Amino acid sequence: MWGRIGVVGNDILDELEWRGLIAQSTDRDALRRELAEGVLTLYSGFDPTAPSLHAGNLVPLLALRRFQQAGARPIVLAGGATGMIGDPREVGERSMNSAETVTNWAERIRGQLERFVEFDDSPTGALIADNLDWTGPQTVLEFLRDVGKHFSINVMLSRETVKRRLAADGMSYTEFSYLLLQSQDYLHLYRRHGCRLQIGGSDQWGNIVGGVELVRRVEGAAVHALTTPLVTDSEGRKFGKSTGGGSLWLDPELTSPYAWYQYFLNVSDADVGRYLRLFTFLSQEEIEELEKSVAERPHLRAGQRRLAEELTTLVHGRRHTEQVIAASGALFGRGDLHDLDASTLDAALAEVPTATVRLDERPTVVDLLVATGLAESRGAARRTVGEGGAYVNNVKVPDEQWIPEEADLLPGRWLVLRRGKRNLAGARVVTA
RNA sequence: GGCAGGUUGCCCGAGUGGCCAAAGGGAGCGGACUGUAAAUCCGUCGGCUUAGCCUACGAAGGUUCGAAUCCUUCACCUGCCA
Repeated sequence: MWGRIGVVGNDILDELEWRGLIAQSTDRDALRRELAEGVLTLYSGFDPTAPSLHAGNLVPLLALRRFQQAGARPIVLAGGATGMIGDPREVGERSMNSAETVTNWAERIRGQLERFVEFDDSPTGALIADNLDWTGPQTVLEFLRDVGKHFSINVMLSRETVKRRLAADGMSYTEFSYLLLQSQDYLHLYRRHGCRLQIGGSDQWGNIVGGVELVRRVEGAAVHALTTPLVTDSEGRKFGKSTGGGSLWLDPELTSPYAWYQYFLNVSDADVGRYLRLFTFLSQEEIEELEKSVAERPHLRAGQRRLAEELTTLVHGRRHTEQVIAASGALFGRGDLHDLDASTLDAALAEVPTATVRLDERPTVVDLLVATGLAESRGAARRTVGEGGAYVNNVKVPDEQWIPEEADLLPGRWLVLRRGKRNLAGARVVTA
């Protein structure tokens, strides 16, 4: 994948364009010229608002990588400071997280950020930073005099988000100040590293332009802004929100590689082409080929398979991907699971949630669903059984009193639990 | 500081003393159809040891046989006035 580093800097904007990765940008021609002139330094920031990045964060993050491959130098920024404040949302004040929480999350996110760009000694070697490093030591007076003075309240009040919030439930001074913090990051990175481009999700446009303005006022330099579109599915829903209500996290503890793979395998036909462009490094020809396949032979779902495979490899690595694909194949077919051997089952079930149960405690299907986490509560488990959505070893179990027997155990003393079409778990049966 | 309005389940939003675990919508979940797709239709959607019990309508008290609904205090939000 790293073989195409030779791409001429000039082409990167066209590349991003056809992939649908450019939502907005400042003077495109000027940016193009600067990219051609030499190694451009750019950055994107990621706030620790959760213990892990999610799939949506991947778009700007991978864009950094695309820039790097095209001969630019990326800076990945963890928002240890901005994460303490919270970017104003469309509606409702954020509840602040404790400093310890933010620090902990920033640490974890930093580890994830490091995996998507290359750190080396070359001119395009990536840098990693945390804005707490320069914001933390700053005094209030310094901040107000050096940064605040350059911002006009009039302009800030006219921002869409601010207007909306003021019209609805109001906004705290804390959140109102967020723009200044992020803007100062850009100024800092410009001064320290000569950073001339900031990218981010399109919801960040206002914040990014704030930084552009600040650099212009203070340093008299014209730096750039470019945003990637917020990914939504064909229904306009926010992307990555359909894994049992939760987000699609990069952290395998929060979203298992299996669940991650399954999510992308299930992307609708209407979205798969767009996602391939946004999330993979496949060439235009390869993607068009896959789109053609989806259009002509949709039941093969070649696009979805490739998308899921690419993304799982990118985030979880080759090995996990192979295991996840094998697990999907072994468990998903409606074939008789008794035919699988113990090692295949062991490997496959390693990819899904598991629990250990004892046969002598006579657990019912309901107990098994709860124990494996397939159901959130006994009530939910009963409902699932009642709705005909509970399966043991690929056989529907319509009775909530059902209890497994010795003969039901698969090789390796496993029971394969399933809720609905695609939520799988393993129960390992032990004897006392 | 004063006055007025507001705070309901994951989200939006009805509900002004019993018929309220709380209308309706959305999201989610399950089923049918199909291709582990979309659309559509059906069902479901606080918890439990489920003919019952527990928790819940910003928080804490109170009135009442009985409160999301009335009263008091507190917190927060919005608007107007100072």
